[in-house]
Amino acid sequence: MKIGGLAKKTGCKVVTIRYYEKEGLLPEPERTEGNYRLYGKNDLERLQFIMHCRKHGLKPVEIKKLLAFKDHPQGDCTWVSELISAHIKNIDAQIDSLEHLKQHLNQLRQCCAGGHSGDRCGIMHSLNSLGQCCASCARCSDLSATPQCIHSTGPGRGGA
Amino acid sequence: MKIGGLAKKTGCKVVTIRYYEKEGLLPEPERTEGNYRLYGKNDLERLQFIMHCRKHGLKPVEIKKLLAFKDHPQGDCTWVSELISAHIKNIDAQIDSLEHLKQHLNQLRQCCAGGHSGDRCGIMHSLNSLGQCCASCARCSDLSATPQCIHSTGPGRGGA
DNA sequence: CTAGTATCTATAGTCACTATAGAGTCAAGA
DNA sequence: TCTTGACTCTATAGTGACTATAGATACTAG
Repeated sequence: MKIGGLAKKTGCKVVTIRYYEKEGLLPEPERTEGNYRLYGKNDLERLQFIMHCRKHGLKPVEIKKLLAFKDHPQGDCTWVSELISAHIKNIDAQIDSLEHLKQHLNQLRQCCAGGHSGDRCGIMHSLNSLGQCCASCARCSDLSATPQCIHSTGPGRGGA
Repeated sequence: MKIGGLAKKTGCKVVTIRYYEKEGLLPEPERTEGNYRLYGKNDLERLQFIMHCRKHGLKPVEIKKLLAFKDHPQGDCTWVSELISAHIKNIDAQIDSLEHLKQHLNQLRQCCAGGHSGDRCGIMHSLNSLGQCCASCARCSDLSATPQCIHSTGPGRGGA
């Protein structure tokens, strides 16, 4: 199976497959005489494992560790469930942070329903001064806190 | 006020201030004889506006529009509240996506409590096959769906 | 033989910064 | 005056997880 076939079977883009190879997640495959990559059942399964991990939000570096464990399954697997637990904690924190943000955005939206000029817009004023919306919130009044993880449109990098 | 003073007053890093200038969010300030940047009250306010927007998860390109509107507040501000509304929708989708992910991670965690070798670890098996954890979920069984927005540690880019 | 598709490598771009290198400026103390 | 150290300057590269592009080569169908 050539790279296009593997891409079609898994739904992973061709470039991404090559990227995973470069990053060491996928092994360097055999080549045809014309230097085309050749994949087999093992590669397919490995890529699916990787994609499944990615769907769970695991990062390539974590996936690498899991793959190494998969290749050499000696020793205790307790760290795996710990990894997942840590990950859940991380997600919880993200959700919490987004909920908080949403609350403030809702308050912000209520500052103006539109129909004014810029200097009479309650939202603009609120953005100016941290005024009605955030002054009472310790978490929000610290401007130096790092911003949220926001992407252009839709959730994640392109919608779920 | 030099750049360090502005940084201290706002909690924004010096490099970030220069970055905002390069991106056109902050105007090029006056300079001292020794070529140091000199800031005034206007710059302070503008930077605070920017930081407040960032805290609300607005992206530089959106902030640029808001700043332009702030500079020339003619016309109707309705688009501002629409921008915030769209943003809230976006956040909602992200939260939804993360909740979904969390649910699956919880299921995944239940596949193994540790204490096994790798080839007997339920989590590893589940990652292999989409097995018990995800097979019944249409949303999850599509491997090609784009992954979530996950950062290394803590929420956002470094904690809330 | 030709046209079109698939693949190859290498490199640069994305975003919102962050980090580094190497040089210049300035204020305070010896 | 000299030195020390803090601050600032510019320019460039790095981050993560890909994505996009350019230009070359390989294969397939007609």
